[in-house]
This record gives sequence, structure tokens and C-alpha cells, in this order.
Amino acid sequence: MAQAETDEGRGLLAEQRRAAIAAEVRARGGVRVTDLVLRFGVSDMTVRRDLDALARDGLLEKVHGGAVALGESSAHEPGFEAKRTLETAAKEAIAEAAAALVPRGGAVALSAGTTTYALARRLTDVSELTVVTNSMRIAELFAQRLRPPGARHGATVVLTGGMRTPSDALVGPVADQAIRSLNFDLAFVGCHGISIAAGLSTPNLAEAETNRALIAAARRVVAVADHSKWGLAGLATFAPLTAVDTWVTDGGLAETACAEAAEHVRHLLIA
Amino acid sequence: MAQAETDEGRGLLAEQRRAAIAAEVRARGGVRVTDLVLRFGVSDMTVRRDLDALARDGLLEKVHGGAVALGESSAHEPGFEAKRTLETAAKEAIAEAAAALVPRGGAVALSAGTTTYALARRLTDVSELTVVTNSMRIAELFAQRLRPPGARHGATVVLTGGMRTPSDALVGPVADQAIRSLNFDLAFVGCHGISIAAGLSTPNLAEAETNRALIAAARRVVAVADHSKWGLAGLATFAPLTAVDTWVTDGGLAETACAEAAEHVRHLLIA
DNA sequence: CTCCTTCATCGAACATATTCAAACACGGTT
DNA sequence: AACCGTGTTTGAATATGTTCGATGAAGGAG
Repeated sequence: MAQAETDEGRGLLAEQRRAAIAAEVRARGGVRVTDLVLRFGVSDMTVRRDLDALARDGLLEKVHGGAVALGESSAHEPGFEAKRTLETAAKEAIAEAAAALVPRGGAVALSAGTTTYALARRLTDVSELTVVTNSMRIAELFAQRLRPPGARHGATVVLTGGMRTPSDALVGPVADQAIRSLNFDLAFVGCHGISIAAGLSTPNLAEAETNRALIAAARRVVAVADHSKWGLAGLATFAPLTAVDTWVTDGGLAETACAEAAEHVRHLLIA
Repeated sequence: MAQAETDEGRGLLAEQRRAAIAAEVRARGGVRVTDLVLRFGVSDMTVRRDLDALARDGLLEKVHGGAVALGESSAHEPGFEAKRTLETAAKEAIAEAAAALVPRGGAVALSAGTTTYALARRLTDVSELTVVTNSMRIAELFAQRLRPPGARHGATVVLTGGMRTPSDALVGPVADQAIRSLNFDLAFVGCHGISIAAGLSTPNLAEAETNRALIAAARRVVAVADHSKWGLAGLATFAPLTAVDTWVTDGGLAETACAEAAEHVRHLLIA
């Protein structure tokens, strides 16, 4: 097992190296094979095989020259790393703006997704809040914060049941039925695509059905989606644009798109 | 791979060696077999067997070349972790025996609890199995193992919804309603106390209600509880002993208790 | 076209599970 | 005390699996 010179990760187990690669992809949006070769001091073939394994596990997507996080098809452009990190910035900005819409003492629903997850992080300290979600990650977030004091108890969390999708959403009849027995002031829903023709859409049929239930149980619907999702359509539409009371997005949305969107949603909020 | 001479830890008891390995994994995130061989001065096979035992106890995950800490997605709860170290051997034995009751291709329910968690660890590889649970920890366990999508699909997991108790159970009307819409062959339920007068009981009222729903939806009920729970009664009873088809417990139960219990439950299974 | 990336194949080194036997402690009997 | 069966822990041997790097050919990107 001969190792090379640069050796930040010399002696790591193969599994640890893969975990580090996966973390890098999550953090930066993408990695290059050549960079990983230098960083870990292994051959390019070993890195490629790691990327193969991770891609098979659905943790990233291989592209020419390296690998990128899932969910973005336009990865061949130069500078996709920068774009990707900007999008996390966009998500944080959207989350910040959306959090301001949450009423004290209210009941809100959060769909599964990375944008709603960013929003959830800002709601853990809001007291007297009730949160309904079908995301195990979001539920865990609140469970951790709920621990230390007995005094000021933060939000109450209700997790819908269901079966777990690869993207960590709980879906299916169990989830839908649970949601239908509840009512909340506000539903924050993420999506994979948002457009005039297809409205809010996702590639997962079951997730679409669950999102429909979330929307039906809410008095008002807030869509959270960054500008890169405008014009995209997933397999299943779960709501027309007219069902959206407020769309919270980031400043990257083109002016023409802003104007178009504003005609269909009630309020357009640029973070 | 043969012997070693550096023997920092030679002469340690097996348990001490294992505790040291577990601590190392927690501290550094991973260990390799060859390093442990040098450090303890034992053979590679001995190290492997230690890692096997620790992996069975859920303290680490074996990988090629060594072992790594478990996925960090599992939120560490003191309430849960504290109980995990109690009566470990008995719980593992009970889990082993209970796992043998699970039919291939069946649908089973697992209540929340440390004993059912130990049982769940033995069910992750059973194929064609459907598992219903109100424990986020158990659901996470299966989600981790589910990774290779096409290859060998393990169990299908349905998580009931609800609100989270300190001991990691999802309870409340949402959970109860979800369970009532399902049916399963077998329900494995843990409890805080089991006695002739109070039957199966728990200190948490909501959890009792949820367990009642689980029992009502099951054709057969299997109670899993170690001997230390015999004679105890929590605030809320959720089932009389006569509702229990099989009680799986460990050899620590006194003979007089065995005889008493056997009169009330249909089958008594001593692991 | 040229440069770089990717992939398939192979051999070497390493890791693993399985099996068997030796060493040791324990508990009770003679 | 010595003896013996039982069960546990450990190390060695072997066959099988896995990881990894070198090589060279095929295929994209610019």
C-alpha cells in the first residue's frame, strides 16, 4: 500500500477518505479529481473508484474532472463551485427572510428540503411555536435544541409519519393522512422546480402528494426556492403558482422573471 | 499478519481492551486493525473479534481495514444513551431470541425503547420485511443500512408521526391515528414495568396511548423486557398481561417469578 | 489536432472469515 | 490437593475478498 508525498490523509481508512470526500462535496458543491489526489496522496484511480462508490450510494454525481453535489444539472459550466457556494448563501438569505414571516405562537409546517432546513435552523429558538414537518432532519434539529433548559421550552415539533425517501422526506399515505388531520397558519414548502406552466414541482411522485396535503392544510402557502429553480419542472406538479401566497427567493432572479412571477403569485419577496 | 512485540496494553483484560478501542474510535473517528495489533500486542484476529463485538453492541461500525465511529446523523440524546448501558447483556440476549420470532416477508411493529432498538439492529438485513415504528432512532438505523439501492433491498420502514418524548418515542394523536390505519403480524413492545397487577406500564401517558394503538393493530403481541422490570409499575398501564402472547426475557428472572408470569402470558421465552 | 480525463485489466499487497487447536479459568467431585 | 469436564479466550493456517497503483487504449474538451 504505497502512499504518495502530500499526505494530509495518510493512513486513513478507505471509508474515512470517502466520508471526507462526501463532506467536501457537501460543503463546496464540487471537487476535482486532481485536487483529491494531492490532498490524500493516493492515485487518481483510487479517487475515481471512491467517486464511483459514492455516486452509487447517491451521495454525489460524477462529472468530467470530478464530482458535484446532487440536484444541479448544469455542472459543466466553469465556475460551478462558485455558483454553488453562492446558492448556499442564497438559501441562507431566503431562510432569513422567511423566518421573519413566522408569527409568534403560531403553527407552521415545513416541507422537507435543504432550503426549509436552513429556515428551520432559525426557528429553534422561537418560543410558543408549533412546527409540523415531514423531514426527519428538521425534527432532529429541534430535538437537539429542546434539551438543555427545562425553563424556556422552544418550539413544539410534530413529525408526520411515513416512509423515507432518499432526500430524507417522510411521504406516503401515512404522512398524508397525518397532515390532513392538522391545520396550520403557514406552510413553507420547497421545490425542485418553479415555473408558470408547471407551478411548483418535484421529481418524486409521493413527495408531491405529501406536499399537496401540506398546502391543503395551510391557510397560507410560502414557497422558498432560490433563483436557479425558476423555469425548471420536475415530474410531478403539486401546486399552481396561484396557490402560492408568497414566494421568497434571492436577488439572483432576472428582472423579466421577477415581473412574470409577480403576476402569478400574490407576493414576491426578494431576500 | 502475525504477532507483535510493542505491548503497551499486554495483559489487559479483554473488556479493558475493548473499552480502550471504543474510546479510541470515539476520540479519533476511526482505528485500523494493524495499529491496534501493535498497540495491544495481540493478534489481528483478536482485534477483529473485538471489533465484531463492539459493532454488535452498536458502538462502532466495522469497515475494511478497521472501524469507524457511527454516522453522526444520529443525534445523541442523554436520556437514551444513559439507558443503553444498563443490562446490556440481557438486552442483547433478549433481542437475539426475539429476532428469531420475526417471519420472513412479514410486517412487524417495534415500539420505542432500548430493548427494541437492540432488536432492530438484528433486523436490518432481513429482506422483504416491513417495519412500523414510532422511534426515530430505529428508523435511522434502517435508513443507514438501506444504502445500496438496487442490490439487496433490506427492510421497508414506516415511521409513525407524532411528537417526540425525551426517550425518543413519537407519540400523540398523530402517531395513534397513523398506527390505527395499519395492521401487522407482530408487535414488539418494550415497557418500563411489567407485573401481574399493572400489566405492561410506562411513566408517560401519551406513550401508553400509542403503545395501546400498536397492540390493537397487531395480531400477536411480543413483550420484550429484562428481568429488572418485573414487579415494577409505571404511571400508565397500556396492556394487561393476558394481552401478551409472548414475553421474551432473560435468565435473570427468579424461578418464582417465572412460574407466576407463565400463568398469565401465553408463552414465556427465556433467552 | 493535442492535451487531459476516463476506464478496463492485471498483479501485488493487504484484509477477512472460517476452522482448529492450545492455553486458561472456573466449579465441582473425588 | 489433585482431577476432570466445560466454556472462554486466544493464536495459527488457509482460502477467499478487497483495495490499490501501473499501464495503455478509448474518448472528450479546447
